[in-house]
Amino acid sequence: MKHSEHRAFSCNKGGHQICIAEAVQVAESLCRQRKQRFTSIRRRVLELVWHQHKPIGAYQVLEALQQEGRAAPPTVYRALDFLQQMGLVHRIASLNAYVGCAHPGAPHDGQFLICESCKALAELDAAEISNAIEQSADRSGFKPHRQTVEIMGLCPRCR
Amino acid sequence: MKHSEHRAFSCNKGGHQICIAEAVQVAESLCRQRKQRFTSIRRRVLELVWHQHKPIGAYQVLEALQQEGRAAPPTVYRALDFLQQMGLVHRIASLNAYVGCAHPGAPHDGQFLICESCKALAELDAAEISNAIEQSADRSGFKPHRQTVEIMGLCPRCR
DNA sequence: ATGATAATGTTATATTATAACGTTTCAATT
DNA sequence: AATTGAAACGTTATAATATAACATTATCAT
Ligand SMILES: [Zn+2]
Ligand SMILES: [Zn+2]
Ligand SMILES: [Zn+2]
Ligand SMILES: [Zn+2]
Repeated sequence: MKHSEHRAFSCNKGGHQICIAEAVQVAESLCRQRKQRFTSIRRRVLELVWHQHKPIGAYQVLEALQQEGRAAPPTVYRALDFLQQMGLVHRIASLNAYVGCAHPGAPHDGQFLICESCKALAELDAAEISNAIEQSADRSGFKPHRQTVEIMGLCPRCR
Repeated sequence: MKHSEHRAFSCNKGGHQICIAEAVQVAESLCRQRKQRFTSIRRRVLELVWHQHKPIGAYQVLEALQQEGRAAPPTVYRALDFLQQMGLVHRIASLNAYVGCAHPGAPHDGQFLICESCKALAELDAAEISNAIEQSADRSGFKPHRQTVEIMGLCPRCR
């Protein structure tokens, strides 16, 4: 089991640098496979997104970049868009924020548990939920294509 | 069965004024029960939200209000906030837009099917989905409190 | 009528995101 | 190595969504 395949909410005690390193490695590998350029900006944005197991806002990323040189919003949004398209980052619609994908490789939507107290986030890919959605949608004659599932509540540490 | 208790996506063929009228009646009744003021602005915003079975943006509501007199963003956002708190309107996070609640009475989160083609929206309150979420969350030691479930896809008419 | 509370008006500003266009970088081909 | 076409990036401006702060008005309970 790779470090990045940890269970939800299990990486809150530090030693987190390895998450970042792994995310970057996986990203490099995937981009090479798909003949996409993993530029230094894209790498840096991915690192910043992974810097915490919490969603981060685009303008927080921007601030961090600006510590290291000039940067403007499009720089950040372009990198985030790229990383999303590569399935390396998810956007959390209910927070207008971004988080590293816990299961990169194949693009997917995922489901997110977000702690209202400490803001920690865990990504699920629960077939149980997707199936329930699929079946309920079917019953309405609706053909699902993309799902946004964001659950606010209390994480194990805060409940 | 009241008109507002129609099945998902079944009210697309006009005769929709009755939805608005019913939504207003229910709102009046609920506000009276709860000793909240159903002011003319709140009523007008609710009507505008119900004017289509599609999510509407806050600034679209604002434009409509401005046809009828002066209005500024806070007016709209206050009314929308009130209507949300009363469980009469839902905010669709993935669209930054608002839609009338199909099952007003008790506050709830609901689940939304949104057509990517015609933008029609249907609200579900599927225990099947909520249960799947509840169980998956439990397995992570997470205590769910509020859910955002927004499914993009194709409605029966567009698929 | 009086005072307290809630709602609204008004102005300004914060926050999130994209448009438009010129320049640079990079890799493939010659 | 030079050419060149596409992709990425820099830069400026602006769009779109949402809230802060404070003055004014309406409503309700006494
Ligand atoms: Zn993921
Ligand atoms: Zn927590
Ligand atoms: Zn509802
Ligand atoms: Zn449709």
